[in-house]
Amino acid sequence: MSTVGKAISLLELFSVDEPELGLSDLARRSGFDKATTRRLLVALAGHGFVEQDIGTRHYRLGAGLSRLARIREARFPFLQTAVPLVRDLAASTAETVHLSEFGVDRLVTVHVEHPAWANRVNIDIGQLLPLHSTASGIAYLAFARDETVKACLTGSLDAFTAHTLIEPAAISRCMSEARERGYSICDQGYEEGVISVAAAIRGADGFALGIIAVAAPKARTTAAAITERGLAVREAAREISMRLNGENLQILRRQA
Amino acid sequence: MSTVGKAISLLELFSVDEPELGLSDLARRSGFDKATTRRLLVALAGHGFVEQDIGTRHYRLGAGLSRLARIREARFPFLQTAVPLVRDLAASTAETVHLSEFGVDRLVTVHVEHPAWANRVNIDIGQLLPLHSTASGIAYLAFARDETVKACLTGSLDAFTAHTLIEPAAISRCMSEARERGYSICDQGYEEGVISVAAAIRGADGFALGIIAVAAPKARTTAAAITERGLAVREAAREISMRLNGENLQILRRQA
DNA sequence: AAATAACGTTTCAAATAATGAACCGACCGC
DNA sequence: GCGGTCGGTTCATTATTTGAAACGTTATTT
Repeated sequence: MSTVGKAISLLELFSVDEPELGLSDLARRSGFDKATTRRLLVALAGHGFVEQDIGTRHYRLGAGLSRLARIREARFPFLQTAVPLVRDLAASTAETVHLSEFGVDRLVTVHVEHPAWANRVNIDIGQLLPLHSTASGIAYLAFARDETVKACLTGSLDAFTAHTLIEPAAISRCMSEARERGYSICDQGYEEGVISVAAAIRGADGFALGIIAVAAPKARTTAAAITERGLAVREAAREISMRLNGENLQILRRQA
Repeated sequence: MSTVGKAISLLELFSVDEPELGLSDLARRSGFDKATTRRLLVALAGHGFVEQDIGTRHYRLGAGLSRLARIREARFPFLQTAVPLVRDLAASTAETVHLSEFGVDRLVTVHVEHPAWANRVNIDIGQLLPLHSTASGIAYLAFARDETVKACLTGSLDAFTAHTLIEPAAISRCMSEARERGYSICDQGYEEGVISVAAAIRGADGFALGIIAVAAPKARTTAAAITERGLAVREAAREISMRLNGENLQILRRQA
């Protein structure tokens, strides 16, 4: 692995649940030597990608990341545009709604709204979702470039539950249905007892940029609720796409 | 420079004004060889820190950065908490209001609200501000750790305009005034014709975490307006600090 | 209170990964 | 068709990264 890759994989050890980690801990989890880990952290800290707590000496993600993320967001206001509609959808469905972007080969969860229920589907910001076994993933693939779809369906696919579809043909069928319907459904494909619907947020070129999804405990979800939520999530995705493409038409056209 | 540092300095070439850059361009600006630049970009792309436009082959900042920034923000909801108050302040002052965090040795602008005026102070998200010659910097230093202050005042300080204070003693005086007053004033210390007031957002330990500032063209700014804005920005900073420390008291205490 | 374990940090010879000049094919404007 | 620029690739040379060991400090255990 390249040195840069190592440094980034250190950053990826941080999560919402564990936002601060010590040197030895980072070394242990990354598998790098303590000295190596430290040198990487010092390099990262030199550019504000990590900060070190003065008291505990633990490391945490730094302001430099916020800076770059905001620069990205200024060019392409995905979060800014989508979050209000995610909120609305969370309010109207009273279930967990999450927003994801595509990154490398998975979906990256960038925003989540949780309902007040005690029994709810819990998703953390930053969580990575596989493409083939989540409603979000299927909705993305339904409007993704052929290369992306092919890259996803080649190689063996993990089965997370007994319900996970792992045959390319079955997944393709799901994608077609999602494309026609305007939203995808995934019944316990990633976690037992969770049922989700999702719809793709699309650019001016027609390809998916991100995903909005509603996830709920299957126990309290009727078939009628699924349809209702599906239509709502489809509508929300359409609205977000419209707002994005309306305001930034020229930029998005350039990408096409 | 470490390889990691080189990779990050590539990321830092992107800005709000130039959010997409080609390989040769990046190589030229960074001073690295084209082959080196590309290897670094490939490593970054492998983790979603940059993406490549399929059409133009240009690179842009990637979703992986948004992910990490959101994880950071989940732990320490600086933006989330502060942005509404930045908006309010922008509305009531009708001038540019910006929010910054401390990173490495400078301030990192993470949010900006611009007024409707054509003649206004323009600040981009991601812009880096020096500590010694901006209202924001002085307000930060006024409540920073001694090491930080010392590190800033040692070595030669750049004079950006004829008004820039560069003698440590004069800067210390500014800091003291800011500490007593509750807000700092910087009269054309960074750019000719711009006058700013700023106040520190502080953690439970009393040290500055970030800064909120109002910047305006000096031409239309009266002494009375400065005082009024100073009090408003002080109040906004106090409110943000309170909200941050109220909700996350246990976390912030731990840092103390 | 002493012993011990764990932590962050530094060092330096050995190992490995980064480097860059040259090269390739593709594309663009002339 | 031609010169220029682009993104991308190659490979011997070179410089950077690496990790075991050791140090001083700080918690934890005995």
